[in-house]
Amino acid sequence: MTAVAGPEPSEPIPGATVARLPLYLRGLVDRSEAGVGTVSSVELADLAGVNAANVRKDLSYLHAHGTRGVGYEVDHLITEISLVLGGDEPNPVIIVGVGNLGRALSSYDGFVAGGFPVAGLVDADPEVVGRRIAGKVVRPVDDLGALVTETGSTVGIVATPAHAAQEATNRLVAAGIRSILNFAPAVVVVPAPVDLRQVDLATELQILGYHQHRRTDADPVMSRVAG
Amino acid sequence: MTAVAGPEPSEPIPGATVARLPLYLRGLVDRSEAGVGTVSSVELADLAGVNAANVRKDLSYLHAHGTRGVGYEVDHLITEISLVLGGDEPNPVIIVGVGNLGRALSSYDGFVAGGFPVAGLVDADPEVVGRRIAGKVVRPVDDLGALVTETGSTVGIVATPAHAAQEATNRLVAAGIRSILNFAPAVVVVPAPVDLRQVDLATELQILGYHQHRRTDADPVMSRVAG
DNA sequence: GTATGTGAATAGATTCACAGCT
DNA sequence: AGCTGTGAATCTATTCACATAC
Repeated sequence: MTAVAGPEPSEPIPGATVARLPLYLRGLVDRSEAGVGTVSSVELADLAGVNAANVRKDLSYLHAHGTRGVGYEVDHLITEISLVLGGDEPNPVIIVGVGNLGRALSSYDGFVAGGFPVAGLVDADPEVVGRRIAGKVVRPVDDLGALVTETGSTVGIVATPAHAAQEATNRLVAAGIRSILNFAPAVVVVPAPVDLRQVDLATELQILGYHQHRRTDADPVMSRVAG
Repeated sequence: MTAVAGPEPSEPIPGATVARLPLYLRGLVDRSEAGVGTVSSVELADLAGVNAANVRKDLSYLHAHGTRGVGYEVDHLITEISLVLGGDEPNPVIIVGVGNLGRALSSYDGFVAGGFPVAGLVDADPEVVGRRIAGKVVRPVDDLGALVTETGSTVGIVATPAHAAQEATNRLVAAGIRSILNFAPAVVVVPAPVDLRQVDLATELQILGYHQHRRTDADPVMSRVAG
């Protein structure tokens, strides 16, 4: 009855775990560069700022086994996590919208280091099109399809104003992009197979605001002077 | 036995709810400007991209009541949510590190609109100190304490390179800041009463990478051509 | 009829605690 | 002795479903 075939579909990894893998990876790379051969779950937990049991459970989802009494082999673990996070091939990125934020993202070192080189820039404003930013010439939005094909891009970043975010997203989807990171402060919708993540800068501050407000409510003196 | 005193400590609101409040607020402001007087939980859910029951439960934590058969009063709800998210007074922000990202954040419109005006800029690099960015003169890190006092800042943004993030955070804490938003790709630790949030740009892409990888694994044709 | 408010059900994530391996 | 791997317990969050109010 139980039909089995193909090269292991490999059960999905919980979202919370996936979100922590890049943190582990960063910590592991750091340790590897320091010449360390193995890490315990406690050390790795420290590096990533989480609980050790959590680390062990997370790694168990990857079937990345350690050795009891010793820990996890650093380089091996780096390979395993890198593989899970999109293989080894780089994923070129197109940025739509090169205002202040788009320009900053264009030259953000962390992207290329993480395997996401910025391969193309696009903007709707004719004033901006043609300019050279971070070594790339800004192209018109109508070139999106061509640009995706030329560069083999797989990921899109939306860094437009809020009112243009849905349109930018639609164009990325139409161009075949299936992974989108939206920085515009707007809710955008995407068709089913597209994966969308939202990074909302002002919202992050407002969340901090809630706790701040609570703190100062509880202890009014705190609002004025540092302890 | 049950000691009761003071102006209602008001039970804490679940973190997941707090994180959605800014989304509701944005949607509500939009409706208000469109002249709409009431919204249903279904409409608000659409605006925020969440489930309607979720909206209702979230609002119930605020004790923000709607009227059955009608919905929620838009302007009233705006007031309620704004109040929960840090009152009405603006929270001035200090940005530490004015590289590409720090500069972009310095002139990010969403901050001031959300009640978080950028009140000061600080950098460790003497080359950068003294320059004028987004209308503000960049000051040396040693001025942090003075700057916080002068401006009444309550929130700090860390936009330094990874290796300087912990030091920057320490200095903000020492200057009396209790709410910190960290953009540096590094895990930083803070003492207990300080509230820290992390925005990790490269990590967001890597999370997208996981799903992308899974998709293309499952259907190798997808990796090359758009459907 | 329409839409809220909420208890109950479900799902997801974290943490504990300990057996089992090296 | 030390550290992994994991079942069980706990905590948090989401969703359902419906009684209740307008």
